[in-house]
Amino acid sequence: MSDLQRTHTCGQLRRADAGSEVTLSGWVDTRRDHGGVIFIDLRDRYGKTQVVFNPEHNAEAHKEASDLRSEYVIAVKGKVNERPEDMINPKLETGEIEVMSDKLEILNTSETPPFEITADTDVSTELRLKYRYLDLRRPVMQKYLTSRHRVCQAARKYFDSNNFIEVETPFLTKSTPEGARDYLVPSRINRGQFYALPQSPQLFKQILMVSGLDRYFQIVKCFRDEDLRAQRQPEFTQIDLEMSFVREDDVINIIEGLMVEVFKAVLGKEITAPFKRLSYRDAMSLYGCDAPDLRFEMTIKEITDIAKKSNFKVFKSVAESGGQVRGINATGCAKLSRKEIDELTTFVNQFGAKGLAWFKVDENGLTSQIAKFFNADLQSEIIKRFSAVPGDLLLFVADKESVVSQALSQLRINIAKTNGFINEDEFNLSWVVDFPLFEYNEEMDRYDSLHHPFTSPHPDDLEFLEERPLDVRARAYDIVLNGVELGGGSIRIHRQDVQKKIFNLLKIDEATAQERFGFLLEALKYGAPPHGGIALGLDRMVTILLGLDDIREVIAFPKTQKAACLMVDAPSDVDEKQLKDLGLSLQKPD
RNA sequence: GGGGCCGUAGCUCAACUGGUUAGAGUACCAGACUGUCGAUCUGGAUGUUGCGGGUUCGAGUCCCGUCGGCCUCGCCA
Repeated sequence: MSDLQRTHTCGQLRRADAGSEVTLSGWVDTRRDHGGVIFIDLRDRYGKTQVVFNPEHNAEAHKEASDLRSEYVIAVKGKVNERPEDMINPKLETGEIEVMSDKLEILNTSETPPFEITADTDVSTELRLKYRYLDLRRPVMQKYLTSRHRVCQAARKYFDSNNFIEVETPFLTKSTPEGARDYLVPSRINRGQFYALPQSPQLFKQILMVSGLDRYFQIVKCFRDEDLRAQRQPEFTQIDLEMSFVREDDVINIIEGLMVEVFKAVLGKEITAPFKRLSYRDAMSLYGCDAPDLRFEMTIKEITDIAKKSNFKVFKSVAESGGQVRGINATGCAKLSRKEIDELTTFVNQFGAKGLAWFKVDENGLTSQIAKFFNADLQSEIIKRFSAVPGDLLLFVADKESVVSQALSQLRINIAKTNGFINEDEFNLSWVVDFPLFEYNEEMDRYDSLHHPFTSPHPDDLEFLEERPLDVRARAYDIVLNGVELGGGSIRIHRQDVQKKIFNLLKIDEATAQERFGFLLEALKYGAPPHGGIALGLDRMVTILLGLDDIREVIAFPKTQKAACLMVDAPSDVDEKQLKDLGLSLQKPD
């Protein structure tokens, strides 16, 4: 047991504490040994405080302090000294004082860490994840985790004050093969059978509405066995909620209120609701995607009509065979070199675009290798459509709609980022609404749910559900923050007959529906109230609030791109006995 | 499953077209120094160039394979 018990944290002491006797505990951040006097910056979660060991003040403590090294854990007792004016360190919150040590206790030593805890030099992800406990010791990481905590606390407080109750739903649950790939967990008691980890608590929260819980929320882990990205981890956290007797606007209002509280709690920022709403159709046509970044304009415009009248074969043939020609005005980008435009072409290639056509705008009109295929009238029509002025660069993709949209959407962001069109301090929240209920799956020759099969169709569109399914709107909504889908939800189907109709259209037969969702269909028979909800990606939210672009920064123990945890070395082999208990055997690798 | 980038001292990086004993900063160790706060000064130690193979008189550099990290397309209802 230590004799010294801390009385204050390392971020606490101020000028007013001068003269008092204190004990601090923490990690040795830096050591400055002047031969005579030794300075130690002592660090804990709350800050740093300078501790002084002076041989004239206390010879024994000074002698012991010469053994101190980085990351030693110590307790120090001493008197708080007010620093003379010229020795104040304005970089430290505690910079007006220091602790003159009378007694030092080394609670633990430390090997030299594999990277410097205090340094802001970049360390490889690999090393950071292997020694995550050291990485998390860095103040910046503690700030990130604290912000995440603030979001969760703000959410819990807000939901509680709005009559929501937090209910836990199971992690060991049933596999639902549609959607993302499931993480499976073998059952020992029921050999040969498997649980699945939930991709989301979707069906449970609907069931809770049938139970009459009225308003549910949960901050909950979800699991999807898909390939990783900077914005995607195999286990991630959702702020999940569901409400009874509501329409779209009720859910939207609740979330807008939540976001106001979250911004206040984490950034001290007042944001204004309601947020802008955009239809799916407009989002796709103006921005080429359903989660547009609205911090800058550069909207997409269509020139398929002009392309038809031109002599440019590539455009003409695409336009005449049902494809489209659309483009953006990269304002002020006519200065781009041929090489830079070539790089943009390579960039759109990866989204399936076969090429990138361009015009530079100058005082005389359009300049480009393909300008000769467009007569003066067509050229001025193009200039007019894009409100182009000399110095602008017009970029076009001709292909089928999905390719054009994706390529231009990505190109738009790429150009905005590289040319500084984005105000990085801005937070732009918006809703995308009026999603189609279905999309056509060419491969399988059937319709698939865009959202999920429990999404309610728009009541006005029910009459042509069977004749024109692609025109049916869903009562779904996505919330978008700075071009990232923060979350999505919908009003659900609460009537069994409608649910059956939807399964029919999705070509999910009666037996399959019963086997997979029988419990929900059954529940809908017993007085299910109208209900709807939404789920928000917590990790993404915190990442964006902090101005970061890697979701791993706000997750304490994230996985690498190969879905491994380098710290604990998971996944790993298991004992033969464990497999035997489960009735499993491994296939020999090919 | 496809495409791309990367792996050199504890860490971050350098090493021209293949060419002598693989360097720098920082961290680390030792000594000096009583007011620093990125302390300073002097000195020192530190390498399976991820791993395996190949080409070559000679490989950190070229080729093949493999492992690992990152980005991305597909995938992610």
